[in-house]
Amino acid sequence: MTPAQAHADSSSSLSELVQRGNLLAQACPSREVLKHVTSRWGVLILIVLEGGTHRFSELRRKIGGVSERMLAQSLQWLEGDGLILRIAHEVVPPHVEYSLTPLGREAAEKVRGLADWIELNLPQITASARSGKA
Amino acid sequence: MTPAQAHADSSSSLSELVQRGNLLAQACPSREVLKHVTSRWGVLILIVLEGGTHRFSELRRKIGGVSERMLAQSLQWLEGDGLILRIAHEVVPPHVEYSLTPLGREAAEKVRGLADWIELNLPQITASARSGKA
DNA sequence: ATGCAAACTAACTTTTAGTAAGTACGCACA
DNA sequence: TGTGCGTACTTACTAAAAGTTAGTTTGCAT
Repeated sequence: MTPAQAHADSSSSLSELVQRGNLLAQACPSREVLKHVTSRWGVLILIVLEGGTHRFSELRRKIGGVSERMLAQSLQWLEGDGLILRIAHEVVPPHVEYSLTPLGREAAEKVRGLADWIELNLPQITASARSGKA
Repeated sequence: MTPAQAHADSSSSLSELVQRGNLLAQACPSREVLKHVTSRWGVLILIVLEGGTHRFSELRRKIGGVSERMLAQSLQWLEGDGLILRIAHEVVPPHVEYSLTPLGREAAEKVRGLADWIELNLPQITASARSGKA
């Protein structure tokens, strides 16, 4: 049983029930989603797709340093969570388009909020790091 | 040279300069900070510390599933980024207190915003996952 | 005819995360 | 006065994840 299924399962045990909606609990199914959304490439994918539909290779070129393997895997995670829509045109060479679902747009906003905050405050963060003072 | 130092270095190359403030660029120093803040345990640490100062073992007990090794490492990352303040009382047995800096409080807000969104929308997310539709 | 481009997947290597155990000392209990 | 627990770590080892390289199929441009 996947964590997602455990959450939706109506026959879950009391201990599972108690853990629900509580990220601090080890068994909380939200942790899986959090993992996908906050993954190194997941964050960047969401941010790029906020700017509109992209093809696989367009994402690859825009996101510096991502490998095809990790891009494909991250896209599959996010698609599985219902945050990304994948439309494949059955042609050769392949043509696949990725875009955000309404749910994905909401997630992307939150993630971009965090990313923007970091970029805005990087000077202060590095200043703390250099002074050795927290 | 660390990414953070590269950012602060006034003698950086043009290519480095162009990459600044751009998370999509492979060399962007923000990626390091993003990595720490969005790390599996970093997220949870920030959220717990928003509720007030905690000792090492208190964090360990509250955050289900974290090992001592990873907790210590994540705290060091966040401390290095100036988001967390560590105060050690030189006694035996050791007594160390962790709290958020003003910068850390801002980061924690953003992170919690994302976490709250996920917990709130988990039912819809799992519904998408089950229907197999994005 | 040669080579490139698309969107992947499979096999292999390297990096990172997780586990188990060790450390120094003090206190409570017996 | 000995046994064991609690504190905040670090170190050595193992498992899991990420990264790298190479292959796939077919059409189009050279």
